[in-house]
Amino acid sequence: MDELDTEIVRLLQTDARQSNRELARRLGIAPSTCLERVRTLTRRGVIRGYHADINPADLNRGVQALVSVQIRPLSRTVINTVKDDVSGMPEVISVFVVAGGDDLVLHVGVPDLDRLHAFLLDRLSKRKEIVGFRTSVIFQHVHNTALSRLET
Amino acid sequence: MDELDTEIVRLLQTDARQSNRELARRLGIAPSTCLERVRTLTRRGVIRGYHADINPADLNRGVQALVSVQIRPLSRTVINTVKDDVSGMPEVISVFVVAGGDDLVLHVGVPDLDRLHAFLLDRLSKRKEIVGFRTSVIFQHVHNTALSRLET
DNA sequence: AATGAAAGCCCCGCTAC
DNA sequence: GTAGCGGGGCTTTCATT
Repeated sequence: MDELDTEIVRLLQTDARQSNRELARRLGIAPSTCLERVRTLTRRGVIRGYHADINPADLNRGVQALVSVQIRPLSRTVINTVKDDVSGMPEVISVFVVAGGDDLVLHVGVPDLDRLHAFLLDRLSKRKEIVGFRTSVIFQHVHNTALSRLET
Repeated sequence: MDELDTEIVRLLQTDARQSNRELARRLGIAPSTCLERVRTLTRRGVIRGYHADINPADLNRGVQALVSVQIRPLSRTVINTVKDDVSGMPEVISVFVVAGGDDLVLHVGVPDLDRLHAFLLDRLSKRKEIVGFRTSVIFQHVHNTALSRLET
């Protein structure tokens, strides 16, 4: 990861669909060099994939929330089971396994508040390992789509 | 947003860099039709962009946390000011504006725990409007990168 | 590790249906 | 929405440095 690699990933974070030629032009290097760099970054696992950013409203996820979940008993297997279970639910956008007062934090997206209520009561409450949760409805979500590499 | 559009956005969420030809082949439609669909989806704001997914460790963000923040006074302008301020900090990956016991939830990523501590004390605590926060260190983060469209 | 040339493929506007 | 065509641009490989 030299400075050229850092710049490549920054540009690809901003626009993943720009052509290799365009990318090379912006970096001031030959397209073949650029292509080789990108392939190496992909092979090393630095670049994990390329994803379209879709407006949540158009996926019927106009209502989103963060749900902090408490789990008991607190064992590795129980946490993993619950995590795998909830991460497979269609309403769940992402799952954080955390330390602190909570054990999991779920980012969920649904069409309306009724569906949020139904998700909490019919899906989460059904699991005996989930002994409590707290829901924070999301008004806004701003995402940094061009993360810089921090100095160590 | 008919079923073809839904399938297009699903495929582009999974791999944003596949060619229009490849996309059309998978959908069983003509490339020209596919290109026109993608352009319309982009123009309508359904497709908001394309982003490379970079391994956080390679951006020196091996330590991540969710920070729940309380703000006072609770006015629109104060919340917006704090939100804009923190979303510009390099450590901040995303910011949720929420309802409930908390006012903001920050997803932050830093190289190590010392830097997390420094972020909390030197950056957050300096703001008088931030009257309290609670930090949950993240052990794992699983993301759903192919969100389906929910039925209404 | 980087380059430039060359072959092949893809994009995309155009046309007609 | 589909199909075919063609110019121009892009991708990718490879010999060379």
